[in-house]
Amino acid sequence: MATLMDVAKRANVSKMTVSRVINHPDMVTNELKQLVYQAMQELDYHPNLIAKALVNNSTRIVKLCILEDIDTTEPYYMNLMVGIAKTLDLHQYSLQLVTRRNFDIGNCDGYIITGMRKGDLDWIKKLDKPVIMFGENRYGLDYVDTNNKAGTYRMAKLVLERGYKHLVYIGIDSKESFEYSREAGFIQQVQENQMIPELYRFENHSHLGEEFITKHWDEIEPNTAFICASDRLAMGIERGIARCGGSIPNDYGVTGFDGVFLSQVASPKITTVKQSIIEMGSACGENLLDKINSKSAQGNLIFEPKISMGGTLRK
Amino acid sequence: MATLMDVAKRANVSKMTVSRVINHPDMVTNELKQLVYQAMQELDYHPNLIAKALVNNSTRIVKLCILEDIDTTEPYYMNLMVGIAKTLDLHQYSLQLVTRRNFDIGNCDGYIITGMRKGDLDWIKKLDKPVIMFGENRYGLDYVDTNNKAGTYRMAKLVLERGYKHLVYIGIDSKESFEYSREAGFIQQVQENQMIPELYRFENHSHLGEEFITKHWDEIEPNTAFICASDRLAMGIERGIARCGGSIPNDYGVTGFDGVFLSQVASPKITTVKQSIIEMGSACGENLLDKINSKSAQGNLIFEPKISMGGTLRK
DNA sequence: AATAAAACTGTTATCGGTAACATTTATGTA
DNA sequence: TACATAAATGTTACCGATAACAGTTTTATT
Repeated sequence: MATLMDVAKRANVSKMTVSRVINHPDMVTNELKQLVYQAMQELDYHPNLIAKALVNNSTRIVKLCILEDIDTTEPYYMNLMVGIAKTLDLHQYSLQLVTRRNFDIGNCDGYIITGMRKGDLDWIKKLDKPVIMFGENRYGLDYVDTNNKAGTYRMAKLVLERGYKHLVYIGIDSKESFEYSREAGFIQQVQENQMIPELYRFENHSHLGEEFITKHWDEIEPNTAFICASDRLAMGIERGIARCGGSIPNDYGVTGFDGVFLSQVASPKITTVKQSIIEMGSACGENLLDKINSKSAQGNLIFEPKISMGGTLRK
Repeated sequence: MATLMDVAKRANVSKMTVSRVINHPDMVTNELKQLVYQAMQELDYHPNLIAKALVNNSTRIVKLCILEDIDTTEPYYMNLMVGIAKTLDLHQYSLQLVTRRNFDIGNCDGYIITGMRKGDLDWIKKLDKPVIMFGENRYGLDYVDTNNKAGTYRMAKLVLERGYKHLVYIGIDSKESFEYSREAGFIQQVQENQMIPELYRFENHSHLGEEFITKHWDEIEPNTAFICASDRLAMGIERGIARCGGSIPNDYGVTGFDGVFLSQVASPKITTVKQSIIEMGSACGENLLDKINSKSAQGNLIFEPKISMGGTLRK
């Protein structure tokens, strides 16, 4: 690999001039700049980022902290990582995946944190490197997320347009911000239509949705649609209805939230609020790098979700 | 952060002695070693890996190249990454996730490659850094994988023990090595029982399994078990049977392969050949690091799969 | 006790860059 | 023309570690 020195020699200038051409090009005459550019090209010069990191006292590492239990986690984290990695690679940063346990091993230049709980607020606020959260929070930490409220709000609207007369919300039984937002979107849409909201909450497991349906099947009238807070729950609801002999989408509608993987393998495919996780991951990375290089960059980035059409709502 | 120099001063020795205590402790007297250890502890010294990397001309980065299209990929890659990251973190290496496109951006010390196709052999052989493949191959590249053949062999055996009289193998329609191995395991078990193997192959999508069942339902006798090459296909088969009114596990058995995510969300849960991907990922990382530090380490690492009991086989 | 060999510790140069200061060259003004 | 000032380039020291060599102390041998 060619070094600064090699380029300098070939261009007949000092190392410093080459360094300047790269970092402060306006301080070098065009004449020399040309020489240097040419030498760089001829030698296929690429700066050594390790050396750079040493002088800057940086690591070029960004840690992605997944605070939830990864074993049981939704596959969408994969997409998140791909999105983040894409951006970081572009800027020659690398991504280190850490969990609660190995969180503080090794240094880094910044953090992306997801799956935070209330108790984590303390140590997160104490971090002395830039941080961005993935997933909305109400503690004032900058975050990237889908517009959760708009997602359920619009989905509920669509469901009504398709003629379903009863709407039931199946939520996730957790106190996280995103869940409140999704509920709020549903409630607002329902109330705007002079209906009374009906909500249930379960842990995020498909079989709980399935059980709910089979247990209460005789109380569930046809023409009901279930707006679920996750594809997992939607999948369970769908299966429950199928098992009880209900007809989807004619008599019953089901919608999910996520659109990463499960909605695709269900049958029929689930109509869902699709988050573009890869894109959000990229934005997350971009935002963090801006912070690291102290280009302002603060506040939240909120992505508008799209509705992905499956076969669980009638035309 | 304390540096070598700080430690040296406090211990009243030279930088070099401190460095030796860390890297060649047998060249230093116990007396000095004690002093240095104490100083290191008092100052909470951690070596600066960037500086180390600079002298060693290394990057402390390992690239994970996922050559398949990640968007549509199985969630088990997530587990793979977690496993790899776990090991790498322990050794203070970091993982860079790359795809076909951004493959050669930036330097690294070694590669873990998965999802390789035949056409990739050329450039992979040309890489000048240690490489380990995830997933078996027959080109002589070192790999880590599950014992695919043993997986289906043992699963077929179990199915026979449970009294199913007809075995049907549902494979993945691809020319990859792992698929051949899984087929071979099935065929061997069946032949050992003087039965004639029956195989079908589809692309790895659940709905194709479902279609197959619904189309051929009247030809399928009760007491048949389907040994599938993936949980995805198994899920489709299961759904097809349910839709046609067949009873699982009493009249029909279904088994999968993977055991990472889908087998859990299916209903009933799929009895499947479970690969411990996290563990395999760790081994993959360990192996690569050994290669990087040229501690021999060659050959393949083959993990024995376990059968994970779900509800798709009768007792 | 004198001297060679072995064991230990310190000094210097280096990895590939960059900041701060020093020097040279160009430009403007009286 | 002389001198102050600005602009362009070069020198040196440093980031935090390590290898290679130099110097010192200890131990062994005669």
